[in-house]
Amino acid sequence: MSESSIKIENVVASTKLAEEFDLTVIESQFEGAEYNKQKFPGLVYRVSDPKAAFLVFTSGKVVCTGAKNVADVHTVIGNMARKLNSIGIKTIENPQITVQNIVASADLHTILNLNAIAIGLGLENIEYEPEQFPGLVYRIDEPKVVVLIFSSGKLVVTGGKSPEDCERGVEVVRQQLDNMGLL
Amino acid sequence: RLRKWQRRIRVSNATERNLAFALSELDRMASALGLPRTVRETAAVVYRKAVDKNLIRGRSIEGVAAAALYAACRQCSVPRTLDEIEEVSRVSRKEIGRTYRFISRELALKLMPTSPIDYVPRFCSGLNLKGEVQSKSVEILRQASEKELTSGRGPTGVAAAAIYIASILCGERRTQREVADVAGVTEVTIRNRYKELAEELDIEIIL
DNA sequence: AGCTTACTTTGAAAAGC
DNA sequence: GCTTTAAAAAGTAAGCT
Repeated sequence: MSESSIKIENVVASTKLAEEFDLTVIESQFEGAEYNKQKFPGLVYRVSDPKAAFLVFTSGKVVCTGAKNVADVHTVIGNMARKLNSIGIKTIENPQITVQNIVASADLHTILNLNAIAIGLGLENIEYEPEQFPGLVYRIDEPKVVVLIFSSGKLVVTGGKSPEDCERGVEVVRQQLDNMGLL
Repeated sequence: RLRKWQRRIRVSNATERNLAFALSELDRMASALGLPRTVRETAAVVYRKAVDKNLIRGRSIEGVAAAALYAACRQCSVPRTLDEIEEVSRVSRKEIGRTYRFISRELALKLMPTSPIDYVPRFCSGLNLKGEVQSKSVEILRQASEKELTSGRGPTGVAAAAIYIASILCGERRTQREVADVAGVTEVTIRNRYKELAEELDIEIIL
């Protein structure tokens, strides 16, 4: 049963660390922080222990992206809060962290015929334009995820809020392809 | 009352004026691409259906017209790439592609992805290659499809590679550069595709 | 002919144009 | 709709040696 493993590639989460932030102050105190209000309203800050990138807004809200798993999201946000405290900025104690999206990859270990899959899943349920992109786009309602299917058998699952959503998405695809005899 | 009638007339005028503009746009683009009358008519039908379903709301007439033409070319099996449509329209490729997806879904066009085979006649005539080479190209593409060498690859690139190989096998050799230019792909793409086709289909190319 | 860099697609949040 | 972030998939493209 180990072949059903998925690899989480990116986790996006949002939270609120304060009622408001003076991004100019943070930009001057945080090494490498980028802030161009006319370009984008958020301050960009990258960290490396667990690798991640932050988008910090004047409203006190924060977006964390690039983490490799959900636990890392909590770790880096906690580190971020301490970093803010260290330069004299107060932060909310137990911030509510919401995972907004998870990107994962998987492998069915079989060469796939995307034209056959397009017909099998129904042309009205998929998008496949090899002139534009090599992957077939399949949107699933339950779990609500989007799966990119490649001729190599590799998959990308995105849109899920939990690792389970991604795993179930892969299983739905595997089972539907298997039922159609396309595996 | 009278006012209501004036309003209807005004709306009617605007609607007719917009339709006339859209049809002239379709004609202009189709002419620039040298498309036959049947394709223009098909595009006009697609455009009218889009109007009847109010799909123009929030979209530009030019964008829907370009998307309708792109769809019509595919329905008629004489595909043009989004890049080719973009060249004769004044809308971006991104906008044309987005609008195409929208009307394709709303009008339930159910179009299969473009087949490399549909590009063969046009590319071959652009290279002055005869029917024999076209037949050979199609034969190669059928085998390629059976051996799963076309999934996920750009239809124009695969078609170009098949034509390149066929031209050599038929003693009417065209260079990678010549084929690349008519197909709108790079020589690198032709090289990658033809190496894969030659190897997997056991075709020996003597240069 | 390679190698490197980069763009295509998918998803979601943030604040503002 | 756009702007910005991150990351994977595979194909195609462009620049440089």
